[in-house]
Amino acid sequence: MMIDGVEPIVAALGGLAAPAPAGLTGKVFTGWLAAPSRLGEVFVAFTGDGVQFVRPAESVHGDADAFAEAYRDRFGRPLRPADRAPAGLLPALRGRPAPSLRLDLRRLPDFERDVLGATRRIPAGQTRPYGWIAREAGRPRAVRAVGSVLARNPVPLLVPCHRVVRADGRLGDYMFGPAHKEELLRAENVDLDQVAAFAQQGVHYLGSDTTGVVCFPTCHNARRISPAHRHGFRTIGIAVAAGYRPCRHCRPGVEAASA
DNA sequence: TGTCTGACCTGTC
DNA sequence: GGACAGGCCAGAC
Repeated sequence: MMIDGVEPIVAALGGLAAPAPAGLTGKVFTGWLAAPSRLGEVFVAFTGDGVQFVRPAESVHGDADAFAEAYRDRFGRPLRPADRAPAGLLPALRGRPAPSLRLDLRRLPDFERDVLGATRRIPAGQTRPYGWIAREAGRPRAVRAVGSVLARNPVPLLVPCHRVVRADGRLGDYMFGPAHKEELLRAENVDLDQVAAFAQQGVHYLGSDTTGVVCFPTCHNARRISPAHRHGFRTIGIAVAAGYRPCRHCRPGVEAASA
């Protein structure tokens, strides 16, 4: 399939008196392909430096031209079909570990890159609040701005913005709808019912009286706390005042985490 | 440059 | 405990 607007460029390149320098077409075009994912088929655009743009086919009504237009609006480059997927893309889209996958986020403002970088560090099966992302991005008060960045996440699934939830225990919104967010989290074995039950009781952190460590409820360390030794806290400050130390894995709270 | 817009948070009632 | 308003911040226009 050829994307609208590509033919004139291809024709112009073909009309060059001399062969195009090696790598030129790679500088002019961005490759794209369709691939299976946890959200169904997705369209993926990528440069030699990594993946730049991902959108579910459903979100552009299965129309590759609409995907190319959305990409061009944002990145100012045309697309051409690619022969093969970048390393790590296919397992990453299926939610599997893919350390070889590279993302090309160079064109994004620093703040967006920092937000997406922090989001990418949330392990599968766990969630973090927007405020945690803001802190990790170095702007602890930019909580609303974090939401704005995630709403424009160019690489959903690869940067797992579905793992960012509201501080009050609710899931919050998602660029493709809250139902997809819930579906993705349940597929990662996040116990949303238990998290909701804790939130209902005003519990947003869990501590262990045997280790003296307090975590986010979805942290893998929190899941290992037996009910007999588990204590719930509304704020990290209350937990610290009670003698608990923030988990070094999930880092709940910047003041205590840096102590 | 100023205004507006949010996938939010928190205090107050 | 639920609703609401005000605050906050970065990006878009």
